Amino acid sequence: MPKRSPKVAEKLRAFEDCCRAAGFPLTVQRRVILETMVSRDDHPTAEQIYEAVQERVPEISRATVYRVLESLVQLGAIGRAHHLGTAIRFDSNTSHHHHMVCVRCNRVIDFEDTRLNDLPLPDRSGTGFRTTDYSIHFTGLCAECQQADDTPASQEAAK
Amino acid sequence: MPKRSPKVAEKLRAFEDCCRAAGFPLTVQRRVILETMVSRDDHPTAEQIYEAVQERVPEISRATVYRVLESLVQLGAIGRAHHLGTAIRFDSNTSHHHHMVCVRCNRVIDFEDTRLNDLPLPDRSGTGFRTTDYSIHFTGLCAECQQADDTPASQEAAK
DNA sequence: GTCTTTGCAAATTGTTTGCAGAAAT
DNA sequence: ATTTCTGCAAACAATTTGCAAAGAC
Repeated sequence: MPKRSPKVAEKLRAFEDCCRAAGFPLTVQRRVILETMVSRDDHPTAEQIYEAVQERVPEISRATVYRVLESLVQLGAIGRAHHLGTAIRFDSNTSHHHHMVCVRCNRVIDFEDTRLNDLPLPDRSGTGFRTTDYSIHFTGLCAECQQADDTPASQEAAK
Repeated sequence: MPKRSPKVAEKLRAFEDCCRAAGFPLTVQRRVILETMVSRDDHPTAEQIYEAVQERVPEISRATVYRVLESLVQLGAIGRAHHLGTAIRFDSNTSHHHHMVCVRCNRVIDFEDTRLNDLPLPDRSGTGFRTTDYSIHFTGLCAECQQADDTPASQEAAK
């Protein structure tokens, strides 16, 4: 029986409300996976969550972990560390620039703005991390995906 | 025979110098893959490069595409759109924050700084992209990986 | 001639799906 | 009772590796 920090307990309670509001049945798998996620801040992979959760729910399957993590993202209870899809994306632009990332179609568009050139970097003394560069991911919807949202057909599908 | 823009031609020439300097044999596969990368700005996957390159080098194999793309990254001729590794990483922190990403071990550490809270967003009128949020990836080396660089063993390996 | 790269095929790793039984409301 | 979820197994997708032959220098 893991000791829950007040913060974790609060997140879990909020999640239960959220599930009820969305009509999602509350399963032990969902609870345990969310609790595992919320009690760590190391941006784990699905496999890492699977391993951690197995200690408390040994019969759980990988498929469930993948499905639950996805539903937690849908519910807004957790996020993804990036939105570029499952394949590595290469970039021919080697100069300092940023990206607009469509969260629907994973399209990536280069973006540059000199006002973004001298942001304050993380202080190395805190974490020991030595920053050499940075790149901003602006997330949102590309023109095409916005248009798709506005067509009657998808209004139908989205209702 | 595709027409090369002056910019592409220049990149190719610089790449040849770079290969010679690094002692990398110049193969047609490397040339064609780099030229394909440099002539597009859509952040393609290895598979997309494979398909594109096949039109000019039909016998090419996927493994070569993967290997060449990797070596182009090593040489600095291209980059990756992110540095989080091949598996999806989930994030329990749902508030506005940023990430320090170690390019060696893919560790991700949360970072927050109120000075980064109101950056200028991409202008929607230009590309039609509607930005809803953003997150900065600070890339560099975490404390542990810096230390690994400083040990005699790796000095040896890196010479 | 020597050393690295390439192509092929097979192995890994990461993710998704179909379906019958189990659990939640 | 109804609806959604879970576990299993198999499919699929993305990436990596071993090895013999081919190519670059």
